Amino acid sequence: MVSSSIRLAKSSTRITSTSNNLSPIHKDLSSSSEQGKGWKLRKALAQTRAVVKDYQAGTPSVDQVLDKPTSFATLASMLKQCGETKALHDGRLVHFYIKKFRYDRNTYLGNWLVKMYGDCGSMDDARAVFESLPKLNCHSWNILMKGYVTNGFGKETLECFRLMQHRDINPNRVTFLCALDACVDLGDIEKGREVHFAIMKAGCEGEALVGTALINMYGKCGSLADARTVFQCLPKRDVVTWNVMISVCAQTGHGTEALQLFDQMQCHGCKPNKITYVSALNACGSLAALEKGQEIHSAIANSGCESEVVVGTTLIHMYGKCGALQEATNVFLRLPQRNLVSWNAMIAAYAQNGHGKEALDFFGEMQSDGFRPDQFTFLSVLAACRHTGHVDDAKHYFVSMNQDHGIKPDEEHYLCLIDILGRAGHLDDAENLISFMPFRNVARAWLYLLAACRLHGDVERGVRAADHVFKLDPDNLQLLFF
DNA sequence: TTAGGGTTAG
Repeated sequence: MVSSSIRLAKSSTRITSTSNNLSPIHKDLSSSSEQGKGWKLRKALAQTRAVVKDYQAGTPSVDQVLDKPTSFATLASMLKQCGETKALHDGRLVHFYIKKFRYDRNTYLGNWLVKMYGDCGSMDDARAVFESLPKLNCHSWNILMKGYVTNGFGKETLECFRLMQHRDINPNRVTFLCALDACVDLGDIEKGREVHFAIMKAGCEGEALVGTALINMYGKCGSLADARTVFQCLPKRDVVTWNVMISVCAQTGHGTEALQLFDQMQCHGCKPNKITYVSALNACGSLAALEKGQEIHSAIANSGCESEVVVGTTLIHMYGKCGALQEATNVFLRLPQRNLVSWNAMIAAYAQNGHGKEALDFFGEMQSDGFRPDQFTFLSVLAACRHTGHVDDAKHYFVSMNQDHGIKPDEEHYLCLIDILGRAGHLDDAENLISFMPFRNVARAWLYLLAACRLHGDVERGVRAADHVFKLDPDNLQLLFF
C-alpha cells in the first residue's frame, strides 16, 4: 500500500509534466505554423520519445492516465512525415507508441505504418505490420504493393497481386498501376499481359492513368506495337499519355516516330511540357537531327523552362550528339544551376566529338567546383583518353576511379581501357586486363583485342582472341568479318 | 481518420 502510494505520487508528477508536454502536439500539427513541418515533426517526435522512454523504463503512469494521448490524425501525420523524410528511427518510435496504446490493430493506422516502413525502404517491417492487421482493405494491399515496387521488389509486388486475385479482393486502378510498374521492373511482358487482362476484366482499360501505365509497360518491356495499340484505343489522351508514347519511341530507337508524335500532339491541341521536350530532344539526339533540335530549343526558350536543370542537361546531350559543341557550351554556361549530370553531359559532349583535352579540362573544372565524379564521368574521361591516346592517363584514371572514389569499373570501363591499350599496341597489357575482368562473359573484350591484333599484325594473339570469342559468343563471330 | 495513382537527363 505504501509503495503503491509512492508510485502514484511519482506518477502524477511525471504525468503532469508529460501531459503538459503532450497537449501541444495537437496544436502544433494542426496549426499552420510559420516554422514549418520539420519543426513540428521534431517537436512531436520529442514528445513521443519522452512517452516511449517512460514506457521503456517501466513506469505505469502513462498507461493509467494517458489512455488516448493523441489523435489518430496526429499519429498518421507523424508517420507520413517520417516516411517523407525517411526518418526510420523516428517512425519506429511512433510505431512503438501505437503499440503501447494498443492502436496497432487499427487498419487506418496500420496502413500508415506499412506506408511509413515502405517509404523508409524497410519492407520486412512493412510486411510484418501488414500481416499483423486483423482487417485488410484494398488500400492496405495497394500500400504494400507500392512499397515493394518502389523498393525494387517486383516479384513480391506481383505475388501480392496474385494473392489478391486468389482471395477475391477487388483490385482498383492503383493496384493495376503498381502491378504494371512491377512488370516494367522485371521486364516481364507476359506478366504484363496478365495484368492487362485483369484490367480489361475490371473495365478500366480506357482510363487515362491505367492506359498510360499500360503504354509505358508495353514500351519498356519491348513491344512498341502493343504500346501503339493501347495508345490508339485510348478514348482520351492528355499530355502525360503523349509524353509516355513519345518517350517510349525515343528510348526504343524510333526517333522519327517520336518526333512525328511530338508534332501530332500539338496539332491535337495538347501543349507540350518540359517532360515532352526532354523526350523529343532525346529523339533528336539519337537521330542527330540538329535542325529539329534547334527548333525545339526555341520552343523551350519561349516556354521559359530552359533554365531547368533536366531540360538544360538534355539540351547539352542533344547538342553533343549532334556535334554542336558551341551550342552545348552556351546552354551549359547559361544554366543557373549545374549538377553532376550536367557536368557529365559536357564532358561526354567533348569526349564523344574527339576533343579529349577539352573534356579532361572540364573534368578538372568539375572537381574544382566541388562535384565528385561518378561512373558516368569516368566513362567519358576514358573516352577522352581514347582520343588523346595517352595510355598512362587512361591507366591512371582507371585505377583512380576505384582507389580514390570507390567506384568499381563496369564492363564499359574495361572495354574502353582495353581499346585504348590495344590501339596503342600494348597488347600484353590489354590481354592481361581481360583476365582480371570480373564478368561472366568477356566476349566483347576479346573482340576489341582481336581488332587491335589485326591493327598491329599480331596473328598468334589474334587467333587466341578469336578462339575465345568463338567459345564465349559464337553469334558475335560475324563481327570478325566487318 | 478515410489514405493510394501514369511520363523526364548519362
